Amino acid sequence: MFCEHLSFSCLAEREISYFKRTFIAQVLSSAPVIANEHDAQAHWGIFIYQKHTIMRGNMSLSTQPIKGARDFYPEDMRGRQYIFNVWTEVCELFGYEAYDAPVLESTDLYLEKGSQEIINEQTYTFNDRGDRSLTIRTEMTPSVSRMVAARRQELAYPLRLYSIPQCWRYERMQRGRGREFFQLNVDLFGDGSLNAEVEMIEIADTILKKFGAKRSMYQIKLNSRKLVDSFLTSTLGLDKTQAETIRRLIDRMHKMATPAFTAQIESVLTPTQREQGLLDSLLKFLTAKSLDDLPEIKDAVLLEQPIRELMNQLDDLKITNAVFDPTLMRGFDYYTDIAFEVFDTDPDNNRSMFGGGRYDGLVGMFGVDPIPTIGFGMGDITLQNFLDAHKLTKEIPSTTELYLFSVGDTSKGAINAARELREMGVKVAVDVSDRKPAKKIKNAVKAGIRYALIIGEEELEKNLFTLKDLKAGTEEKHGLQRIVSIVEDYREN
RNA sequence: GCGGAUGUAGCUCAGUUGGUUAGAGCGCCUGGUUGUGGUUCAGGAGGUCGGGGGUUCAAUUCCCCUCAUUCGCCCCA
Repeated sequence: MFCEHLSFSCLAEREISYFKRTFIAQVLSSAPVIANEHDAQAHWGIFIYQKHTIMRGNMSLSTQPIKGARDFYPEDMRGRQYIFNVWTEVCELFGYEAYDAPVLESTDLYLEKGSQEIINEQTYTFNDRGDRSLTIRTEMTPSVSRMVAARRQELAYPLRLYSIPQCWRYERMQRGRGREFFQLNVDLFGDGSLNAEVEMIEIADTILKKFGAKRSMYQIKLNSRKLVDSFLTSTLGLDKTQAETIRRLIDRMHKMATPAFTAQIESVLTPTQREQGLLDSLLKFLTAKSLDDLPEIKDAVLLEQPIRELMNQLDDLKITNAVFDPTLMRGFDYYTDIAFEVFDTDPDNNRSMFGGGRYDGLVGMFGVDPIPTIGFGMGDITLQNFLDAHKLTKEIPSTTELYLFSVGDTSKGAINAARELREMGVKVAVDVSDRKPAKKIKNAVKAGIRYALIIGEEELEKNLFTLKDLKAGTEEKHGLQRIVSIVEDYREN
């Protein structure tokens, strides 16, 4: 039969459609036994199925990274590197030192402070070959607390640490949230004074400025966990469970309609408490735009003083976009006092970017004396969204500074010149293939390389090489020394 | 876990009231130019129209299921 004469390989892809008609016509005319259109179609189906099964066997492996994770090609890596560099630079400017910890931690470490639900549903957790339950880190704070607790006595305080760990969370995907991300973690151990708060916020602010952000682009919201807790329990007289429930409600307040919110609050209160008008007091507290708007609070002076002082100090630093917001909760259970969160003011990206706060109790969970601690974390994806929304991204050139290539039969000379340049510290990629010069220049441009150096016979003779500035489009002949200094000038800027 | 949207070339997308060999732009490759890129011209490669099933003489198109992607909700360390 017709199809027996055909091997799949002899069939050009683009001929399939044409071939289909011919195939069916052939089947119809040459095989009287199955001489109807329907059966011929069926034969075609089998034919195609076999072909595709073979194809699938060869190319079933997906080239996509796993869901929620990213590949970093060189152009992506440059952007990532730029962000990391700014983070590193600012942290080190404030005297913070880099550290790292394992990507895998004992699941217990996260169970201590997080809920079982988060572990079950939002982490990558598995048993290793020794049947230990391990979790891929979802954040750095537990790890760094563990490290500090382990050397509680010998570390020098105040201890300033930063790290840029890759973290994994098994999330439902949505804008600005993948399953894998990098997060700058800045932590200051052993300083219980307000100076620590100021320093944290100043670092965060400096980082954003370094990325070119203006103060109008973001807002820093501040709150005190102590103030809220004291208000709920001492002033309103709620019990622990009620306070906990209401705190969670406040956290979600802005996502709910006001009537729904008040109804839920009321359902938490006892009839007596409702009669006492606790709801009104609570609402007055939550809608306060500044400390002066707050209703009467027990020990108000003591509780409000740190926030006032912090606001004043930030004001002195010209950090004018900080505001007090009594509804700021930041879900964490481990925050103990001041918490802050930075919001993007762009209407298209109006969301929380990052935040942090004081968590004095965490180190103490390892059975050593607690250490006053404050820190914040900043994710690379949300930051990237912020930079995109405010058009703060820039084109980042390749780390390769010079694309050196031969023209004509000059490979040896070209390779030697490249070696010489490298000895003088220039980052050189060399191309001695026999592709056309136009092609080589195109490659250099595509790779984002600033300079091309052309080595032909004439150049080798005179020891003067053609240096092409691919960005400016200019071209000059120079000796190697001069070329090195030109590249160095470029590197400075 | 719930809801919406989208799956057609490497990318961004057209298209088909169901009917010859499924298109465009960009990108890629080759050549005009055996020493010069972002210009131009000519040519070329690249498609199981996400997958499976149904209706039909005929489905990329209509119906059902499924998978994937994505946005939102929940959650958010």
